[in-house]
Amino acid sequence: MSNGDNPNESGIGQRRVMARGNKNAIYEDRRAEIITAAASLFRSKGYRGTSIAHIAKVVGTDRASIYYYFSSKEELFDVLVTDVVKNNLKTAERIRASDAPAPEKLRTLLVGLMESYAEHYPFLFVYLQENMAHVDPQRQTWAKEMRRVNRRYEKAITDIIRDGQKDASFRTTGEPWVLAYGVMGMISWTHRWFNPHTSEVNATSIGETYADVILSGLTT
Amino acid sequence: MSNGDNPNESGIGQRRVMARGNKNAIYEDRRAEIITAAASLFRSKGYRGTSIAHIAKVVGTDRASIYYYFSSKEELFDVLVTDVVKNNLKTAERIRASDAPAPEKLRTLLVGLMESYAEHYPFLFVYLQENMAHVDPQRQTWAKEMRRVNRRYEKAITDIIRDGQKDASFRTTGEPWVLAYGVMGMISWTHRWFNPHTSEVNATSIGETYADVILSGLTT
DNA sequence: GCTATTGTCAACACATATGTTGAAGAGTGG
DNA sequence: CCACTCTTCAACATATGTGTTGACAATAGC
Repeated sequence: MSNGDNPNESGIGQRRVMARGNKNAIYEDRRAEIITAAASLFRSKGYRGTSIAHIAKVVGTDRASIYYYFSSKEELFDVLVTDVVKNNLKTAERIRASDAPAPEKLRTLLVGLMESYAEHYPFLFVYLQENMAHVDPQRQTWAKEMRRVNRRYEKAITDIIRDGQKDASFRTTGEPWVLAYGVMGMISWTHRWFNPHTSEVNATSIGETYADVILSGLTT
Repeated sequence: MSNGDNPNESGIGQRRVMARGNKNAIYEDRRAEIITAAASLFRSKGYRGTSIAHIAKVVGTDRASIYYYFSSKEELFDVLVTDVVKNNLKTAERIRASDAPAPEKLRTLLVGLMESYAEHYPFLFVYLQENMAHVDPQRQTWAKEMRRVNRRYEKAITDIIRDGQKDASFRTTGEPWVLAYGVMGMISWTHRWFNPHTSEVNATSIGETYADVILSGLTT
C-alpha cells in the first residue's frame, strides 16, 4: 500500500502488472506485434528452441520489454494459441450438430480446417507442432485443458464417421476412431510442408482434394 | 604424443575415444542399453526436453558414463535414428522399382511402413516427432542428409502415385505430391496416438485400413 | 596377491535461458 | 519548460544443461 518513500521500492513491478490490465490501443498493438514475431519464431524453431531474447531482437527491443507485456514465455505461447484453437473446436462441433449428411459434414470440416490453418497462419501450425505430450510439468493446467479440447475435437470427427457408418453412407472399413485419426493426420501433417504465403496450391484446394480422396473411399 | 610423465595428463580422454572404437560385446550391450533408454525419453519428452543427466538416471549410472559411450547427445540421437530411417527408404525405393500395379505398390508401402514403425518402436517415432526444420545450426551436415533421405522418400511415393495416374489406375483427383503428403501424413500422424505395446489395434490392420480408404478413393 | 585395464565418480568450466529490478530515457499534456 | 507516465536499458540472481577431466573403484589377467 503506502510505499511512498521506501528507497528500495520503485514500484515498477506493480506498474507492470497494471500495464498488463491495460486496454490502451498502442499497448495492444505492441502486444500483437510481439505475438506475431513470437509465432513466426515458434514456428521456425519450435517453442523450446525460441528464446525470449530472440523474440525481443526480432521485434527490435529489449528482453525486459517483452516482460513488460507478457509475464512469461508460457503466457505468450498460450495467448497466441488458445483462442484460435478453441474457435476451431467450436466450428467442428457446430458442423457435427448440423443436419447435413455425414459425407457432407466431413467434407465441410476438412475444407474449413484447412482454410482456418491458412487464415490464422502460423498460429495453428505452431500449436500442431508442439506435441502436447511434451509440455513442461509446470504447465499442467493449461496442457490439461488443451488436451481436453483435443479430445473433444477428435470426438467430433469420430462421431461424424460413426454416424455415417450407422446410416450406411460410409463403408465400415475400420474403427471410426482409427479413421478419424487418419483424417486428422492427413490435415495436420500439412504443418510440415504447407505455407499459405508461398505455396502454389491453396488451402481450399488441398482440403477439397483430401476430402475427395477420403470420401470416395468411405462412401458406398 | 609422448605424454609419459606429464602429471597433468591421465590420458582418460584418449582412452574414451579408443573405447568408442571398441568391438567389445559388453561395451556394445551397454551402448544398446543407453540407446534404448534414450529413445524412450526422447519419445516422451522430445529431443530438447531430454537431458543427458536424465538418460543416465534411467540407465542407473552417472552422466559422465554416458559420455564414455557417446561423445554427445547428438551422436546418441543420430545413432539411434539414422539406420532404421535409411532402411525404410530402401524399402520404399524397392517397392517403387517393382513391377506390381500402382495400387498394389501403394498398399504394400503403407502397410510395410506401419509395420516398420511398430517393429522398431519407438525409434522411428522419435525421428518423426523431431521436426527436421528445427535442428540446431550445428548439426547441419546430419540434418541435410536426413532431409535428403526425406525427399527421396517423398519422391518414391509421389512417383508411385503419378505412375498410377498415368496408367489410369488412379483418378487424377489432385497433384501427385499433394496426395503423397496426404498419405504420408495419415501414416506419420500415428506417432501422436499409436503405441504398438498398448494399442488394441495392431500396426498391420491400421496400415490396411488406411490403404483401403485411400485406394478405394484413388482407384477408378 | 598384484597389476593393468575398464568403467565410474565428483567437481569444474562454460554457455545459455529465465525472470527481476533500479535507474534512466522518451514522449505527452499541462 | 516542467512534471508525469510509459517504455526501455543494463545488470543481477538463479537455474539448468553440456562437455571435460583428475582421481578413484572394480574387475580380470597374470
